Amino acid sequence: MSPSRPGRPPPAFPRSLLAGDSLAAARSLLGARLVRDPDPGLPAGDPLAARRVGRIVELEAYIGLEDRASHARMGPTDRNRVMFGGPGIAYVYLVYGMHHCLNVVTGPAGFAAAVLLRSATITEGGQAARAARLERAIAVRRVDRDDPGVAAARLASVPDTRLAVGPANLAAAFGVERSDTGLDLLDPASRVRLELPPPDWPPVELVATPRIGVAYAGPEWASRPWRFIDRNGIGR
DNA sequence: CAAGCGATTGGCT
DNA sequence: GCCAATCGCTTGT
Repeated sequence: MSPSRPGRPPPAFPRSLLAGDSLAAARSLLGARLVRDPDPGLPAGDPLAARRVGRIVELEAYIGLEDRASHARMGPTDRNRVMFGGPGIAYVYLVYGMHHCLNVVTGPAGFAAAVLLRSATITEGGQAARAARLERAIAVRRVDRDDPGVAAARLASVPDTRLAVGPANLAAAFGVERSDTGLDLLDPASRVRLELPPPDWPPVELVATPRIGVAYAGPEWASRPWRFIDRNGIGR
């Protein structure tokens, strides 16, 4: 997994891969690249002024109105509306009053489905991802920006490859929040976007397990093996 | 309008 | 291993 060089922009992630069957869409996203370009206007010295790239290594599919674990189970609401739209759009929700989680809408327009991105292995821009994690800690844990102390020390000891492990950590590392709902993740002009895996990345080794934290949906839905892990992409 | 709870995380026992 | 943090969404009165 070498950092990409400047030059020809990488091909956009094809919308057709996400527009059909949502389990196939989820599998196609495993091993893909998640990219964030720095916000223009950041001073050159700012740690956030660097590109962040990760390999998606863990995700979960939420499929249809009948999926009792899905946010779409009540039908369209103000929160989940984009899940009913076309594929490739970001759905970001707030959970436990503090954590943002990033989903990719899947399936044809009119069908409510999305993939929750749970973990990525950072391959580029570790320092920027770490700075973004610290920003969330300042907001959520009321860490003092001028004296980040233990929070910064803790983060400093997290290896780059582990900075985006866990859905809320992934969203934090890539600076994604609720207001990013509706963003087209397949548009090469989007600052946060998806790209096909570069040819030099190792192949995905897929493992399927039940989804995490969805016991409320009942055994039938909680036991579906709709969580996918790339055993070959997990960093140490 | 009140109440209950969550597609989580990290700190402490 | 247990539990607090924290607020928006959903449902029920």
